[in-house]
Amino acid sequence: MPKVGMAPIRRRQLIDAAISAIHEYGLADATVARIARKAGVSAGIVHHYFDGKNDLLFAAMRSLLEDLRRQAVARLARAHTPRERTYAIIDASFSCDQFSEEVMTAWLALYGSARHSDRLTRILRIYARRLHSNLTSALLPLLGRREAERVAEGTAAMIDGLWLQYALKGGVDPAHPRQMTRDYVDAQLAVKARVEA
Amino acid sequence: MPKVGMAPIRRRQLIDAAISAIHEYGLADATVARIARKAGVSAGIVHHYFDGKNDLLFAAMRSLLEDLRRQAVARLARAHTPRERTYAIIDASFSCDQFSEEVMTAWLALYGSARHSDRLTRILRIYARRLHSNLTSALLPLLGRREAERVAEGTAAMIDGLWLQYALKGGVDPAHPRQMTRDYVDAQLAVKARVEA
Amino acid sequence: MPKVGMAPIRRRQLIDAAISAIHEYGLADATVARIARKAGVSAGIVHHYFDGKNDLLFAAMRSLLEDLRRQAVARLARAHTPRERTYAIIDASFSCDQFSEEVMTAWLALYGSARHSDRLTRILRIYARRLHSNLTSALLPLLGRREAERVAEGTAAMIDGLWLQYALKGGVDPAHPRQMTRDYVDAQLAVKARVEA
Amino acid sequence: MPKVGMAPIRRRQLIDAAISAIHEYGLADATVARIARKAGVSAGIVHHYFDGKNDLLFAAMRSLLEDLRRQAVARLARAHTPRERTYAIIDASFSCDQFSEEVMTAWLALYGSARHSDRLTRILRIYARRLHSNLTSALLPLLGRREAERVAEGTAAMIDGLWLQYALKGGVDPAHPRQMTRDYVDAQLAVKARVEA
DNA sequence: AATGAATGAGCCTTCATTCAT
DNA sequence: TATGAATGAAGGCTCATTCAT
Repeated sequence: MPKVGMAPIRRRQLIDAAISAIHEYGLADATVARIARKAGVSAGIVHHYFDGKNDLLFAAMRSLLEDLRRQAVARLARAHTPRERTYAIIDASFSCDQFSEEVMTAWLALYGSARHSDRLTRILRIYARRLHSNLTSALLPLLGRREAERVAEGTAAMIDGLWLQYALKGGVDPAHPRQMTRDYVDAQLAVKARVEA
Repeated sequence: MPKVGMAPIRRRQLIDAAISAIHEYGLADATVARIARKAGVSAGIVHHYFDGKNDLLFAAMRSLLEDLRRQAVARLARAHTPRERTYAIIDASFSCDQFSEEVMTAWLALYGSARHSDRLTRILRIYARRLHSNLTSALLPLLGRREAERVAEGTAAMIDGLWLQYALKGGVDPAHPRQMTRDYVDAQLAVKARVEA
Repeated sequence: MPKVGMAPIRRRQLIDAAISAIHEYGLADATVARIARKAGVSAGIVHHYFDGKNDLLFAAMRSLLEDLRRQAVARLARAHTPRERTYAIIDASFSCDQFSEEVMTAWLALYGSARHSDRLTRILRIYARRLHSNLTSALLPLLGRREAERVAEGTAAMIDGLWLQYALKGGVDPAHPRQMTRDYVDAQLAVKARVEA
Repeated sequence: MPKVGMAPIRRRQLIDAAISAIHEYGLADATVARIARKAGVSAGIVHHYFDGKNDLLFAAMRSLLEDLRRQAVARLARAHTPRERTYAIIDASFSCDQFSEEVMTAWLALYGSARHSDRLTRILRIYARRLHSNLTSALLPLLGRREAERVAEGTAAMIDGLWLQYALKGGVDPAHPRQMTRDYVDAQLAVKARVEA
């Protein structure tokens, strides 16, 4: 049976299995055989749906980015004031999804490999640009462009730095880093307000 | 009697070569053969001075931590006021040494592998604890313990986040992230001063 | 569907090749590459069908035991009197199969390695127990249990000792050691008969 | 200090260490480094006193043969009747020295390797010839040459077979196999006596 | 005489990829 | 579409041997 339309399903299965394997064995030991076993398929099938192992891993990494994007989009849709929009972006980065063990491990692996893969570098470039641009957009109604960009940069650093700390320590309640980042934004805005006053 | 005292020299050679190989080929492709070639020795020698490849890589990672510690110690020795001490710690993290391509790549590789190696996890744990404790100590004369810890956590996040951003973008002037972090500390201290005023 | 049922065929091929390689190069130099070449397959395939080189060698040794068992079973099936049964066991040990160069070399290698491998020790334990128990069973109709066990022990020693001598000297007609062992049994039975007379 | 006359001492040290290493690690894993460590010397020294590892191992094997020869000579010197001489040879093979764990392991290793080393084959050839000739000489006063040789062959087989069984089972009281072999000789001589009567 | 640093060859094993079925 | 048998390359590691000291 030709089973039309299996492609997207299989690809998704394999991507999920890849992320799971990266979490369980580490990127270096996430072999095709292990990924395939996790997906419940044979090892050879990877080459039907991807151009080899690297391509699958790349797709998995890209899906991390996409998941994060969806989080941000969904939360931004429910935000109305500039501050809410800023919070929405912060909260997306500290959502439960982003703090799942598997996702954290995969992101860390991505950081660790990016410098030797143009494709992975590009993913992180897009992530950084998008985060910065989202934050700047959200802050622009409250601050001048220069200030907005500066605060956006600081906020992004805060997000990444706190995420990194918590990713390395293991599963912790994401409420704390989220609040820390909000405080940072609030402080920056407060300073600005005072300056303008 | 054969050449005496070669051990520390060879170990240092091999560690440097390992960091260099990680930079050039990536952690996954930093093979013993390549590391040895960079060190100008044969592949077999690695097992005279280290308990295998993993042990060498671990030693290399540990040397990253040690280099950073030395930076901090040296700069703290020249700092006198609390604020200077805080700046010293920040500056250590953004020193030229820490922004060399090889060092950044190796740290990133460390982040990427830590979750699957207890020994590497411990290195990062020590790094995080030390940074936090150094910052807290420096800030304590200016803030209450709670506040000092909070600001230390934020500052550490700022350092890691900015470092991460710049490490992934490639070589950039470290003056900017250093100033960003100083600004963060200044803002936090300013708020505090105002509250107390 | 891929080739089905290859497993037993390949395993047998590899076991035969292993025994052949042990004969040609010695156990110490029976490398995976050489065994694979003899089997006409690639070196990597060994790990599809065995848990590594040691497992293959162990399987080869076990097959020696199994071949000997089959010889004994076949000959016992055609034997009817107690003496014939005793002869059958002796003859199995001195059958042409057991005196092939390859088999002798492999058994010798087994003797030489057994003391450092529990699994190999067990093989030889089984061999010894089986030989002794077969001989005892065959002799029991003719002798009391004690005598039967004593004669069985002597016969087994005779078999092993003669086999060893001839295995080390190289290919010789097995008729002679066979007859020597039969003579031993006959003598023991004759003594017994006289005692009872 | 030139330390004249160290050669025989060092050679003996190394030979003993080799036998001990064979016992502890097995012939395949008796590396030069391990042997040297057991001898309390450096690894390189082996090549001062032997033509490499193989030569040392060969010397160790030869020393086994020599030890056995000394046992036989000593016991024969105290034997006076033909039967006593025959017993002496048997007893030498089952002396405590020959049943030490280290010696048994080394002999087994010798059996296992002989087929791929002419030098080792020669050692075993000498052993077999010497045993056979000693036994024949001892028996000649009691039997015709043909009979003497036949009984010598049987006795040698008995010795080797029983030794093998006990070497593989682990340390057992050597009194039993010794008695078994004596019984064999006694039976053979008794038969002969009766025939002649 | 003796050391142990250093080499280089070789081995076992793993693994991504291919391919016949 | 899917399997898993099979390959071949490569890597980590061991080890006998050499050699400067």
